[in-house]
Amino acid sequence: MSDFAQLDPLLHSQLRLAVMSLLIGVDSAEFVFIKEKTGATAGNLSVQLDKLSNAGYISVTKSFKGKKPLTTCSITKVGIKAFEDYVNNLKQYID
Amino acid sequence: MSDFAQLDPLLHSQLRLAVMSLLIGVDSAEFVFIKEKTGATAGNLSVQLDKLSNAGYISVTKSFKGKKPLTTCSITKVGIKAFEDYVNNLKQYID
DNA sequence: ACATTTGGTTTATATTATAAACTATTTTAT
DNA sequence: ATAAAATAGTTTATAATATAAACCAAATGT
Repeated sequence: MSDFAQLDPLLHSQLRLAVMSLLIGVDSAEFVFIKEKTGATAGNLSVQLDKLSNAGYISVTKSFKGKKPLTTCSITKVGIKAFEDYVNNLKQYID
Repeated sequence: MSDFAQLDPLLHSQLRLAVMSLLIGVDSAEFVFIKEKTGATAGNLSVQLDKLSNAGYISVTKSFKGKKPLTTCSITKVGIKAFEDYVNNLKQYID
């Protein structure tokens, strides 16, 4: 058996980790805000948000801000747990 | 500009990170030892050691232990620096 | 009315990670 | 002595991933 715990591959991705890192500190965040903070392209962000959403790590709601589409994301309890586990496992590697 | 520093893609890989994490704590380590500690398959480990070696993050020397081939690895100064930078950048995401 | 911007999604491609298959040699069993 | 199995890896094929380019629809600016 290995000394190193398996790192959740869904979180061990720069962009998805940045998204989770952002969301864990706020109530919710808009697509455009996340895009700016992470420096991601819209396409890449869209794909990664889908993956996090499909895993149940974040919830994504689509509405309108005035007449423009608005995608709002927030981390779920499952997501918080997964993030915490990931961080704990990661510490094994970097401490 | 993004809030999140770019994570060295060479280190942001579970197996390569485990290898570096191992090597940073020892003088040198043998292929088989690294394989056991990381739980990697020989093939995968071989490939990843090559990548770390090509980047100058580790040095790999091939010799013999008795009559059997022996591959010994150790982290370089460049590797230590890269690892430390990686860890510092990563903390931005997880703290 | 036409071009541009905004807010995304879909799709194609390049990169990566990983295991399977292979090589060469050595050790063990018969 | 020789066949079988284990050791110590490397090479190659494939599956998964990340990423940007291309696209779409609606709104806004000129």
